[in-house]
Amino acid sequence: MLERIHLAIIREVDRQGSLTAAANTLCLTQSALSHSIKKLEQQLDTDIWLREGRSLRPTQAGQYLLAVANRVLPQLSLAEEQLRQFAQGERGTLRIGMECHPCYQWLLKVVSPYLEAWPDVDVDVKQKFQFGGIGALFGYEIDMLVTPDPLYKPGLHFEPVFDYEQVLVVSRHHHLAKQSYVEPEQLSHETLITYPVEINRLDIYNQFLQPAGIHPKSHKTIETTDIMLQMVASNRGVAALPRWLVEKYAHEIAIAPVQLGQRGIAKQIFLGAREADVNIDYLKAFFQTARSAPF
Amino acid sequence: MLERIHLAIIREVDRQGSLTAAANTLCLTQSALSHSIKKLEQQLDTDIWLREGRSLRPTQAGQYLLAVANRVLPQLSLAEEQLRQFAQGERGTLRIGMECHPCYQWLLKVVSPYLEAWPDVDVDVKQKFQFGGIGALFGYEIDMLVTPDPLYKPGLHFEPVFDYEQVLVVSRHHHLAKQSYVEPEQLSHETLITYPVEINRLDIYNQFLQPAGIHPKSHKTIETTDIMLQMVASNRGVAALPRWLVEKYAHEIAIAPVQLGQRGIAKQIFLGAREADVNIDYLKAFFQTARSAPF
DNA sequence: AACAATCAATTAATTTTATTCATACATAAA
DNA sequence: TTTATGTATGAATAAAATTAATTGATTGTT
Repeated sequence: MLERIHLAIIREVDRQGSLTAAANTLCLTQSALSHSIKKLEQQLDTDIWLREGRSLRPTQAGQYLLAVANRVLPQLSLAEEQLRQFAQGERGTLRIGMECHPCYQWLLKVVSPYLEAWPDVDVDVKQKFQFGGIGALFGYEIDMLVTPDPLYKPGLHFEPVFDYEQVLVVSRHHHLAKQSYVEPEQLSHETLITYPVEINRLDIYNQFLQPAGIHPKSHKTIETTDIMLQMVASNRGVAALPRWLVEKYAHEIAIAPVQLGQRGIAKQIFLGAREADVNIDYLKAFFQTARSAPF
Repeated sequence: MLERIHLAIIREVDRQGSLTAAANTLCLTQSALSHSIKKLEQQLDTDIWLREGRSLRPTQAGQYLLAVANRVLPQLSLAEEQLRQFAQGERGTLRIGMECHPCYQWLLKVVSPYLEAWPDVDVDVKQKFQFGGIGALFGYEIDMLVTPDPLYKPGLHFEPVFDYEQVLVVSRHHHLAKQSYVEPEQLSHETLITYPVEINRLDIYNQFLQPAGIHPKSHKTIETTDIMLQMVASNRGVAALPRWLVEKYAHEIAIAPVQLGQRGIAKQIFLGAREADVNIDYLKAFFQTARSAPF
């Protein structure tokens, strides 16, 4: 039978490079691991490593088991962690994933009243997922997803929690700053500064520039909002961000929001979770807190 | 440590209703299970069942562990099965999921040349998923999904494999049978027969009737294609199906296809898989076989 | 109310399994 | 060569899981 220890050994040998090193981190002897795996190999009737000299190279079966280990072991650790929290009377950890940069600013405002209302629930925020936010939900990496891009599929529950307007941000001294709105053409001589994501995922691109067939003069990417806004303020380029975010910073930094197009660009942020979980009280409460967030 | 046996016991007690019965199916004694779980409870410092008289009712922790068991145990069994197949020189089993009724007819035509080309790969077709096709892909229930409804998300790879036209099917003696196409209004006095799925997922509804604000006189659902066509032939109603499917049956059953609207309804079937898997040779080959299918 | 049947818990004995120790063997580097 | 470092193996040992036998509790039946 394939046991947890086998997966642990396989994962650790992959990480450490040798049985001996793996044995140390697992607090066992090299001999113990060798015996364990040998027995498993006999049961499965297939080798897990090719023994080349004194190094171990995983066979096809070994590679497959490594993938299984990397997938399954975290699920078991998570289960133990959850149970530990149950035992201590805590409610658990709400693991929130985020797929968009402005979501982070919004989330901060929601998390703080939530933590007050639910003192025995911890909140953990993750931003990188191997298989994207949806995959992270399905794979139990996270329990909740904040995204501009919902997915109405069986097994998942999404609801909009926050409407905002995406606007152009320019320096307060920029010639566009006084206009009530900009047309796509007016950006063809501007430098566009965005977060480092696929260009197709940027609203200003696929909802504004792309339909008009316009390209900005150049395109720079910057990780952090603060630096991005500093760049905009010093007239190195223009950016597209939520209006509320721009207004929040406008006191400190010399920037101004400008509506994108005659109608503006309306956006929504959605909160999603596994359908099976939406009745867990502390999760349900997060939806409520999110809906009644102060915006 | 939470071990496989613990999860197996918890799942089996849930299924069988008692420790004694679970012990039998697990080929152990009731005492063994009792000891195992008791030890686990001590380690986790939480009860798994409430002992009420002589019956066991899962606690919150128990319910949580049951969910973990139902999720994790199949992954381990699958891994063992895969390894067994590796060991025997077989390539494995390609587990294909399907989300649409006409896909099945199409799939049959693809599977047969594939099985010939890959004699050491088995194909298994599943049609019901707890969390939908996407969830089944992410949850390793299936390796490949046939769907009219692709999802371009990180972690998944989709490609179109088959274009077809969705047409109205009527009895050969029906007054619409001679028309070159039908307008939505002409269906307002017809009985519409469909597969038993959500009405919003039906193309004839959301792409044809809905936009025109038309409702059919009545709506019946039928599971099987053959019976559905028999019903249509005997003038009990009209249906919407792929043109190629209608033409295939038209020799045996007195039915006729009619184009939906002036432009017709164009449809595509997509094949999807986990990105991590698309380089597995026998999986890649299925994509190729599918693309070059005889349509 | 008494009785049999059913089920889980417990203790002690036993069996099985995992682990270590000591050592052999193989390889790469000095 | 020699040395250092790695894995494999057999026998001994420690640890663990499992069983057998029994108790106590509960449920259903007569």
